[in-house]
Amino acid sequence: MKANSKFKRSACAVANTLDILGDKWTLLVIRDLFFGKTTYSEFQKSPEKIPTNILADRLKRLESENLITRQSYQQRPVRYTYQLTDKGKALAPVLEAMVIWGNQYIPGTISLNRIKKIINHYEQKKTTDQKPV
Amino acid sequence: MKANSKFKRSACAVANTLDILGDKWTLLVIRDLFFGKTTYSEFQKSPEKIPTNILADRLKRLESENLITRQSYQQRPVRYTYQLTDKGKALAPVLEAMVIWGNQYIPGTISLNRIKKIINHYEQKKTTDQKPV
DNA sequence: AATCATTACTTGCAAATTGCAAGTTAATCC
DNA sequence: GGATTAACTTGCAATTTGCAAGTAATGATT
Repeated sequence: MKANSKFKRSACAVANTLDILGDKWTLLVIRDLFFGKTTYSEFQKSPEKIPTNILADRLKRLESENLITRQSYQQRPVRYTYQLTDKGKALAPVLEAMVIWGNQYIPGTISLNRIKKIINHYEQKKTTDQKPV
Repeated sequence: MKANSKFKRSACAVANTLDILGDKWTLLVIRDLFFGKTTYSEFQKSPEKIPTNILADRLKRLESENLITRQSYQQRPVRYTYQLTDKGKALAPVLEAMVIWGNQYIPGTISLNRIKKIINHYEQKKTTDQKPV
């Protein structure tokens, strides 16, 4: 375990931000939190199919960086929800900038609203009447 | 080599953007390009001290993704400069959002202007009169 | 002329991280 | 009582990273 080590590569804000969320998965979990997902199993159902050990690791790191909090929402058996802190919510402009850039320069990418619909669609395995996405 | 593979984890703009720049180094190279650095050795001199094999790899990837172009600026011996394309320059809002977030939430990080001064300071090993950063 | 320095890399290899599959624990549903 | 769900953990192979050293081409220095 080396997460939350206070060593800085430099004083640059970009470098330090990348030390927290510079990988392929962290911002996707944060995206899901913005979309209203709160539980471990909900994160797993997203279309990118994050590996379960990576998800567990990222949730721990995000918590240790105070980007999210973990709360149990029931006992017997104990189950948890995750929520963005103010620090986590403040990442909205970063995500927005990425979406705008992706939509403009990567063919085949779609807007956040459409993604949100698709993600919710993935969620609703149990409902009977599904509208096409 | 698997760079530039067209496989998409999902249609989400965030996921696809992260497939291009979701690591600890790529955006630092792009930051340096925004600061006016153009050559391999200049990138190496930045305070984060990117490993040379990683730098070579990232420059290749950035070129294959059309975020930068490579041009030789002299023969005998042949030397190269790298420059941002429009697609690369369009990442400015992503960097800006990261800087704002970092400055607000990570203690000890400094503004882009101050970083730029420090980076230029690192550059000028050869000049005689150095002002304190 | 030989050595030193610079630029732009490549190569080798150990260490760390990732990704896939399977297993675990606890409790509820049918 | 067997299946299912939630929230993880564990094992392990494959990939990626990071450090150090090496290389090629050329110009500058002693």
